[in-house]
Amino acid sequence: MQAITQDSTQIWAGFRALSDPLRLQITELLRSQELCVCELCDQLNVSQSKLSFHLKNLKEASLIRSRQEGRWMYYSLNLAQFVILEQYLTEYRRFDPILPATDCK
Amino acid sequence: MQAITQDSTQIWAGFRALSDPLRLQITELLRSQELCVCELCDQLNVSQSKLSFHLKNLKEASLIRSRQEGRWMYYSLNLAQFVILEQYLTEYRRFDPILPATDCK
DNA sequence: TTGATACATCAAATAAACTTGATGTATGAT
DNA sequence: ATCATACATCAAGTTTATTTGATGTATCAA
Repeated sequence: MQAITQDSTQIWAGFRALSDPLRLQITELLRSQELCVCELCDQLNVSQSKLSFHLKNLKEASLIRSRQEGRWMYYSLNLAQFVILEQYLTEYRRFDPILPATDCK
Repeated sequence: MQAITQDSTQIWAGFRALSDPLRLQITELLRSQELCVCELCDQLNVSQSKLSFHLKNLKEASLIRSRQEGRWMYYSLNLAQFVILEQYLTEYRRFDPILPATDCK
């Protein structure tokens, strides 16, 4: 069996961060550009504290970054982390699990 | 903004299924071959009902399939679903979010 | 037909994630 | 200095996920 070399926590934590519809909407909005919290609030029509919770969640998984400018906080994607998850999934394709099961006993 | 065409539920449900260390271990074991529940139990050293719970979870996300043979239940990956998630992530790379933020206000 | 094995499912308990409304902090405008 | 804005954080309540041990079901062997 070939080892998957990524730190496994990084992987499942990344997937966990992407496992929520609102957070997915956030990352989709950030695909095209950096946005500040108030703009995300507007576009997603959710409360500010709720949004803050989910942004923190994504940030802890390294999927987004933040940058402060005056009183605004701009969020953007951290593409590198998306690539790590993508590559983790790519590994699955390298095996063709056509091998028959070894007989169970 | 370009739409992401996948049914979004399928996506976040897939990520949710992969967002747990044990479930990730399961899929990693299944990468190389089909396995029955008892073998997974042995290799992962977890209780059978716990394993059953997590297998169900993965199956509901279409990430694995099952096949009965006598009293054994063999589980294997459903690669197609992995590819769907992988491609979803690939989309992120198509945007280079170098666009400056539109001024907030 | 009895008993053992392989597995699923269930109910109860626990733990983790999420939401809400309120409060705190920094910034910038007046 | 004072006030409003943009955001983070917190505590309490709610919802969802997970674990555990027990029970149920089908299959196979004797």
